Amino acid sequence: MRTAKKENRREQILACAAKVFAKKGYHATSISDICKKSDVARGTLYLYFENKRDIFDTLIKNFTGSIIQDITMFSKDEPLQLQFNRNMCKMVDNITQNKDLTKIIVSEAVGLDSEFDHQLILFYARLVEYVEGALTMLQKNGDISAHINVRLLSYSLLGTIKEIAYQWAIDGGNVLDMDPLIKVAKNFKIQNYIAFAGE
Amino acid sequence: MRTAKKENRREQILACAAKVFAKKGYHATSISDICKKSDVARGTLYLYFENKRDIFDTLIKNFTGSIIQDITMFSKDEPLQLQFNRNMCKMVDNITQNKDLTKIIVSEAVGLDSEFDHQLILFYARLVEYVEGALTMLQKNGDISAHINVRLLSYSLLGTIKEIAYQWAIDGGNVLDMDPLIKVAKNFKIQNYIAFAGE
Amino acid sequence: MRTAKKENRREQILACAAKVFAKKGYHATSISDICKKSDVARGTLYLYFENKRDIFDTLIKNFTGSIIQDITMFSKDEPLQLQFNRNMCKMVDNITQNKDLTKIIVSEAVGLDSEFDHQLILFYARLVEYVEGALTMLQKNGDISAHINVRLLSYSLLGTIKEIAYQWAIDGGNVLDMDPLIKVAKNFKIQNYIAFAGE
Amino acid sequence: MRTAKKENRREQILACAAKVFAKKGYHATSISDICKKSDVARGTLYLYFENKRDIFDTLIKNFTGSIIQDITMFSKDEPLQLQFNRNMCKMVDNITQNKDLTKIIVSEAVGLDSEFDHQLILFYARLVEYVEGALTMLQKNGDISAHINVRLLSYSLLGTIKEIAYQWAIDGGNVLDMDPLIKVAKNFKIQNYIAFAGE
DNA sequence: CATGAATGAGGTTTCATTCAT
DNA sequence: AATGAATGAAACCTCATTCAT
Repeated sequence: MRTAKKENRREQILACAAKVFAKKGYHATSISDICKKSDVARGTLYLYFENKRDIFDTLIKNFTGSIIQDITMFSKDEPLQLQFNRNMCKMVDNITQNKDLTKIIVSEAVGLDSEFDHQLILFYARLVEYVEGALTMLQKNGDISAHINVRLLSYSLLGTIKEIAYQWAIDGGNVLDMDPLIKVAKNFKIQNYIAFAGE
Repeated sequence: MRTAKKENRREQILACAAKVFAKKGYHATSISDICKKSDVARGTLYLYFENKRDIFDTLIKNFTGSIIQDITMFSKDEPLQLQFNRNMCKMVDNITQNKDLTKIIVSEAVGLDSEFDHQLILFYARLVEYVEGALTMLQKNGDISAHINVRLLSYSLLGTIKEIAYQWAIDGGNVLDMDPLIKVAKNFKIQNYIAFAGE
Repeated sequence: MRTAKKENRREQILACAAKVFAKKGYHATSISDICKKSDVARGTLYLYFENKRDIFDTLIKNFTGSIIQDITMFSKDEPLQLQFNRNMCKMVDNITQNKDLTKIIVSEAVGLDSEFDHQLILFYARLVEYVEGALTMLQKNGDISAHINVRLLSYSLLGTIKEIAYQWAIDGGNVLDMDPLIKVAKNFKIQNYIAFAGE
Repeated sequence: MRTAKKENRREQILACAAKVFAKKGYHATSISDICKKSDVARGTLYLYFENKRDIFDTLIKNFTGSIIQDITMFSKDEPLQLQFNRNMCKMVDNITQNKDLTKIIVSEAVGLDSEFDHQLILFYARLVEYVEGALTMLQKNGDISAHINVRLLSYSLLGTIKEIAYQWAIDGGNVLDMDPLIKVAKNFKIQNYIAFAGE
């Protein structure tokens, strides 16, 4: 494949690797698999990445990074609820537009202290931090009952999103579509979390 | 002496394997690791299990099996809500009493079509099925608004439990304790899902 | 080769490795080559040695170690010349009885600061140290002219032995035999170094 | 500009290669290393040399060739001793003025039948041949005792020179200087080889 | 029943060499 | 002439599994 343009190579390999990782999982994916899918020789791959781990890390870092970056911090000039919904929409957008990567991050939650966990744990920690911050503000305002355990509620919300994303990502036949989730994200009212599951 | 303990050997290996799998993850765990932890020779291990996968599968099957088995189907002789809460409590019990196994099932959610997914997917499918069944009944009774997407709500509930279990299982320092979750499970009102996060 | 006795395996591998290293040199020798020669599976070799380097190091360390150990330090109870000759004889013995290893240490004198040099340099340094010590004593006694540069003379002697050993070791057809050298070693008179080459 | 310097390119690469080979040894030196040092692209290098081996061979051939060429064959018009000393001086000159190349030829004495040995063995054989020729003449003249094993004496002399050159070449800190050797070479008396090490 | 030495398939990685630009 | 991205053969090493004792 001497014809492909240099600057594309890296992206090409990343895209193919994402597909293979999504399909087979990290461990079951061999460098050979990625090479075949990318139509690239083994040695070529090593020109762009240090090793298999590096490819995976790059994918994860790019994806989680862009999700985190799209989340805007709270400003006082706008209702909190509006900002929250906008951020949720962006995240749902990121997820729906990258099925492969979503599948990877919701499926490769390997054992703690193991290979990649650190990144993922950090990523989820940031999301929780964000949600918890928003909920705490609302609680201070009296919009959320003081009896609510804000930390647990944050986990609940994160778990909800992860689970739906997971079910969607592993759904080979596309039985589950993300439209309802998108609607929910738009109209989501924190104070009425139960409503989340409504249409 | 040794012969009388035959069945013990198997259990011993399983218990040790659970610990190692929980700590290192499936792939990073070698047969050697399990042998060392179990104080058993390599050949011996293969007298009790077909292969590494078999050990893992047995652990998962036992654990998910007992969780499923503890869930009693609905009878008409008792309020649905009561039955639901009892089942949730049993499940939370199972989880809190088996931290290693919990960690494994929430952490090894490898990619679809890969090695172990089938079991886990089936397990979660059954949980969803149960929850969805309950919610549907409630919806028919008019206890839940007809606008609610019951399937999404089920995923939300499952995701919530998984996430909290995950955070608890990977929490090395035991910062997070499960008591709030246990209380919630006992008093959980489906119709007021938001309350779940309260204390 | 499940029949070979455990304790022999290591020695068997070392002996075969010595032959292959002697024939092809370190770099041209692959683990495969050693396995074939030893009639041992690849994995088996790694039960006994960490890697190729470890095998080589072990060989060198054993051989140079035994040469050094056979050299007895000077005592005052015996004429220096006698002790010196005895040590030379032992060394020549060690060399002649281990053609493979001799070939390796005289042929693999790779570039400084590179992989194995340290050991070899240290080994030769010790030999020089020994010789220099003896010569210095003789010089103090007046047996060797004060004009002689003892350090250079030591190198000369070491170089002489190395070169003859080298020529013998690389001599496939055994044209050169070591008997003259053995005789020389026995009758060697330091003060009359020129005589060394006599019969 | 560039075209005029075509021949320079080759020399430039050779000089840089010598440095790298001397520092790292043949095997540890990669084509990349040589390219970096020479500030030349990989493909360019292959315009001037067939392969890595070719570069190395060229270096060795040039150096050993010039040493051999500088040795003048014996004429009857001049005392043998004088001619011998002049030749030794030339050789010592060649050595001292090319530390990199000297280091290479004394350090890369890889195993027989291996890659480059042939050249080196031939080179040393020629030196021995020359020395042996001279000694034999002297022996015929009665200048050297008939009891002397001329072949061994030749090896001894060659080994001496190689060893001193080796110690000098690998001596990073320049503790050992070649001046004594140069003096020795000038005043060297074969019949009094022992004196060689004097100052 | 129990052992653990031996196996070898299968993976990762390197690097001399080529060739389209 | 010069370039350097691409190649792929060949090496290393691991580890689940077997089997003679």
